[in-house]
Amino acid sequence: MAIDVNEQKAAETAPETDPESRTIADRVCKQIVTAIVTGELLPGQKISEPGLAKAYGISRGPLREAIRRLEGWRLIERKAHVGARVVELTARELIEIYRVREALEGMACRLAAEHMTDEEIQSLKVLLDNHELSIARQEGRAYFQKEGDLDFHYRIVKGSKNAKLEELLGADLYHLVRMYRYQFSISSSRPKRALKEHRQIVDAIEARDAELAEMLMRRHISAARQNIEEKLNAATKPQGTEPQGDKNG
Amino acid sequence: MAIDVNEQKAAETAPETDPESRTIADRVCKQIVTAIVTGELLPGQKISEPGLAKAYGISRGPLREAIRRLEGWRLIERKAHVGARVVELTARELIEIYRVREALEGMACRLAAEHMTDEEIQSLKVLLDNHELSIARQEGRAYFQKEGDLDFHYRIVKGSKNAKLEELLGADLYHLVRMYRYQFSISSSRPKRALKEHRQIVDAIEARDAELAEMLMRRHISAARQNIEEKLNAATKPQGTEPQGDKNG
DNA sequence: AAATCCCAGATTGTCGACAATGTTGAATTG
DNA sequence: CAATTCAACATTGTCGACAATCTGGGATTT
Repeated sequence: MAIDVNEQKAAETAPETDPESRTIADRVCKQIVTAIVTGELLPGQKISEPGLAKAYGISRGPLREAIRRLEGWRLIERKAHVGARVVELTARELIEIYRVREALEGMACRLAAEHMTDEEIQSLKVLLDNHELSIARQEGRAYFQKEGDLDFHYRIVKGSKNAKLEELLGADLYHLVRMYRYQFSISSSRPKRALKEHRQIVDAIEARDAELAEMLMRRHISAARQNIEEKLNAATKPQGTEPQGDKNG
Repeated sequence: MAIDVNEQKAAETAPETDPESRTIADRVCKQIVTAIVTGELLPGQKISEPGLAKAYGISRGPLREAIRRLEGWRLIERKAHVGARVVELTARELIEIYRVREALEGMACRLAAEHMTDEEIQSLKVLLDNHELSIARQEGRAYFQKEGDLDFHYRIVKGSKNAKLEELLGADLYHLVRMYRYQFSISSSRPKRALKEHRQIVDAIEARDAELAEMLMRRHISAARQNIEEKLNAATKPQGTEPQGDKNG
């Protein structure tokens, strides 16, 4: 949400000076990303060019260009002469993404331990303190936990000082992760444990122990993956262990 | 040039049946990728829409859509109202890409050790035998070594059975790696050693030792990265150790 | 002479219209 | 009545034209 607010704010205060949205195609591209991530456009839903063009009040030309770019980002799939659809995230693909995150963020964490400035590390600690506070106050319901979690991860990615890593995780994966979280409304489910793991990771970075930092991050993401796998298995096969379920449920 | 020939051939034999290139935008998109990878379009070169459109004999509409998709793939950068340019690969970015490859292909190798079929492993061995033959015959000059190397790596990526991994490496990174290799004409420089490392990797996969397979692949790519770093340092700072160079050079 | 300003040319961005293709549903036939 | 055919419709793909913006060179000013 913070993103949307910023965007609208920028649009209000300086409608034409935002360097990123100077063309209709760029603006609509961002709008569609937001619509997909927030569930306004559902996975698998067909994207009607005349419909969306009319909805956004633009012509089909810029809209098609925006779609083509989103196709490059793999947020949209297109078949010739048939149409474009929002990508559908199967459970299998979500697991695959977590494998990729484990690899990429593990590396990012290793590099962050080498390249993060002391100031950035201190700022990370403050962020975790805030997380701890909101957890203690119970105010961190799903939403804040989710965005806060991504915030933590993204700061480490930026701390790696590796632009390519940042591109791949930022543009290609986090959109999908957020889309999935909206879709299935999965929260981190163990905020205290996640926070503890986050603190361990920061400690390793502060100690400049790249090896350990990578290992801890990989374990952290791997645990999240296993957690999701369990939930998915429980959701898709609820008749496995429980014979038939009790009637009074 | 070879690109045009291939394309015309395909157009003659099966004009409309290629499922990937049924629209002009898709076809031109592939053409541009090939042009970039082969150095026909040089890094940093401006892409003139009227010029390219006339060269390909199409209108600007599909061309712009192709450019937008390539923008999503990060092969092209665009500034509003200024134009599109082929991405420029700095030495720093190339090193960054190798860090990403180390992470992603390490994971791919781990998963390949778990999921590759016995047939795929045997096929990989045959591939390495062929590589050994061509190295022994000295016939494997730069081109074959380069493509052969990528072939080996891509097979392992496919063996991971992780589509997301395959997407990221195939679409986003290998194009850049190939472009760079054409640009700087860097060969693997140590084909025998690389082949030996490849064999060790396959052995680990065959033994289904995922841990070892990942470690070996990471070492393999890390060594390639260090090799490139040395070459770049030697190329950009030739006055460091050698004072001024001899005049009779 | 150097710097600034301004305008003409070229390029990019956007739009509406037309052509090509896919889809749907009704009419026809076995 | 079910299956098939075909035609009308809707959607996607492509094109040419116009508007908005940037760039480069020449005239003017200090």
